[in-house]
Amino acid sequence: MAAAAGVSVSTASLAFSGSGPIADATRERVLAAARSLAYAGPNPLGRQLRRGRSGIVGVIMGDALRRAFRDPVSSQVLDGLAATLGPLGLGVLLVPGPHDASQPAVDPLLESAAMDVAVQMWGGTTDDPVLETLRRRGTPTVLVEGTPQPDVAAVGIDDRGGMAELTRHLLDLGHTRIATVTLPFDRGRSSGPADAARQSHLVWEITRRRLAGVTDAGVTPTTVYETPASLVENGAAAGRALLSGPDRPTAVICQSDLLASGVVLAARELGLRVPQDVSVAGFDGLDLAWLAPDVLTSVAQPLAEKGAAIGAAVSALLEGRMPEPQVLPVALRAGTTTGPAPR
Amino acid sequence: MAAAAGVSVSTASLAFSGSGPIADATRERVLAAARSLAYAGPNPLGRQLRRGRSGIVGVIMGDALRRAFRDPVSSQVLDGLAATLGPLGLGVLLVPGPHDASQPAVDPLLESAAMDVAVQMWGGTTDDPVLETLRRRGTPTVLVEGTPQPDVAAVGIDDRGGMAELTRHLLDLGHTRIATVTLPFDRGRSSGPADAARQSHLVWEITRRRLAGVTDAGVTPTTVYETPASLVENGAAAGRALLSGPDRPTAVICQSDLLASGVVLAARELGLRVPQDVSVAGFDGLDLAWLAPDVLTSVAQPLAEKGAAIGAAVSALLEGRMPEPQVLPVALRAGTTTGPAPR
DNA sequence: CGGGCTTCTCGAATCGATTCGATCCGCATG
DNA sequence: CATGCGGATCGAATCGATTCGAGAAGCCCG
Repeated sequence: MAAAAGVSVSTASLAFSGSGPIADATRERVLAAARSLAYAGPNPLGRQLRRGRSGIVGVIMGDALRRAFRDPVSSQVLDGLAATLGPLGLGVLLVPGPHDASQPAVDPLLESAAMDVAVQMWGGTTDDPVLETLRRRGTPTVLVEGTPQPDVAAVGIDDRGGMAELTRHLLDLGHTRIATVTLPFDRGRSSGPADAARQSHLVWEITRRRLAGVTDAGVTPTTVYETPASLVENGAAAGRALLSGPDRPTAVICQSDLLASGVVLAARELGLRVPQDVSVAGFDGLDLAWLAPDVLTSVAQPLAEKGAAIGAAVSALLEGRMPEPQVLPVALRAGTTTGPAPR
Repeated sequence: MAAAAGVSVSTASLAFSGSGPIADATRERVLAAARSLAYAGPNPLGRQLRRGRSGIVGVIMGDALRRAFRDPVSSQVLDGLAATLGPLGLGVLLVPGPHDASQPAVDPLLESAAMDVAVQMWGGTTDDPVLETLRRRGTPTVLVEGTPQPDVAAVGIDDRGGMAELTRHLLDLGHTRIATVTLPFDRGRSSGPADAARQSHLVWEITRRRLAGVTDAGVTPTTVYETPASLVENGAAAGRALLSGPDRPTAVICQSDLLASGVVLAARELGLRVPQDVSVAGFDGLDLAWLAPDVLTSVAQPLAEKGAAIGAAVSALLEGRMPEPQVLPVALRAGTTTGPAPR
């Protein structure tokens, strides 16, 4: 300890912390000594142990990091979160979520890393091994877009309501044959049309809710097409399958904008005009410049606010309070990719 | 401490660490007691203090997180890095880089967070305030794509050579009027054509090197167009400016694929055919499905390997070794967006 | 039956900062 | 001159795990 330098032990602490009664002259002396000894300031580890706080918020991505980051939704929420946490002196530790089914279900970091609070970015069913682990470790947790649970703080959006509104928008346009392209059902990540049996095994809450929104509006999709991830290429694959078969739907509702843009690309590829031949709608309200000249019809969710809401939940948990579940509003945003149903 | 439960103090440690001489019966007894007391295992903070290691690698994004994540290059490198670090028991702590010029140059986390090693993902000139801070704190650092410095480990790619090769490819196709769209020059983030005076103030190494590659091939760009960030919309803006003026270039070399795809979109928008009317080339070798049917001509860099190389450098630093500077190879990948110069 | 050896368990020190209470000093007041 | 008071500084305990060396118990063999 650099205290040997100037004079004392605990006084040095006062000198650095700034608070507490200390003569200016003494502080100066201590700081000068620290400089000359190339002492870089208090060791964070000591402080953390004493305080019982690490200042770290573990963010468990719902997926391999690579895929998670390719999803602008995660990225923008994460950015909003980091912006809220920064001023609180909290840092974001990335914890990989469930990998491929071959890997262990829980990343070793989740078992051993120091974190004051955890944020689970996706999924999170009741018996989720991730939540299981966090519960065992006693780490307060914020669950984003997951299955509501008593001991876990929740932040989400009104995706069910938004999806219903979007569906009614298409009904108003006269569409009757409506297909839907969904997010993954579970960690298994299969893809293709999902029959009733498969649909009854739908595990991930977010997928289920968005699907329920379509049903709420009174629509039974001609096809429920499951994808292994929310990426443009998965949407394109789904689009090719849906739009090249017989009984082509007149509208395709996608559970994310990336999937929807993939469907638009597939339609272009097949020589179909959007929206004259087929309407396509997404979810998230991303600003996809490269889809020009099309502007996706979508349900916009407030991404930065979502990050901020998560941040607020985190700080509530740090103060020992369990925050109220947050459900942020969404807004239908009509673009150029939906239009009247072809006759 | 849960040691009061079963029997002893230090024995409990042995029971959990698994190593060391301990009777199976005793271990069982301790673990059982831990379970019944809902003790969640050793507190990481204590372990970290004792070990003098936090197990945390701070990754300083060269930009606001939002922008950083919208860049697939950063994301994929980060993913490769996390994959390498995971098995070593190391976690990635996100540290926001320089924000807008209005914000403080250095994030508070950089000053106070516990990290064993830091990775600076971008930029990093000699007098970079980030490196300055890390140096003062004595944190070993890996600099990615930055200005070489004696006390900092370096990982980079041969972007200068790759750019030269790409430029020669265009020369072989008969192009003479070649413009170039660059990454930002500095934190200032201005945009527009950069004259000689402006070019002499180019601060960021990566931009400088890629520009130098063009010159190496013997080409003086008709215009050097500076952008504020490597995003599609910035490329589109640059493309509109370059392609709608008089003396339109016959080829545009972009310092990133996202910029290049923006230029392609701008060309489409202006009714120009790619590559018949104008050739466009990028850098990074991303897989941009949504640009279909075009496939971008680009210089591919090994993103996952780059992440792995950074991980290797990190673990070398943790062992007290200063790793050799790594320069990963790149490869020209011809797509459909470049072709013979129009006559 | 005792010496020597192995195997396990325990105490105590250590990592580094924070914090509470105690002490000490100088100055002012009765 | 003595007492009181306030401000500054210091000691010691504490956070929780790890680790080394010492000691104790049990066992084998002479």
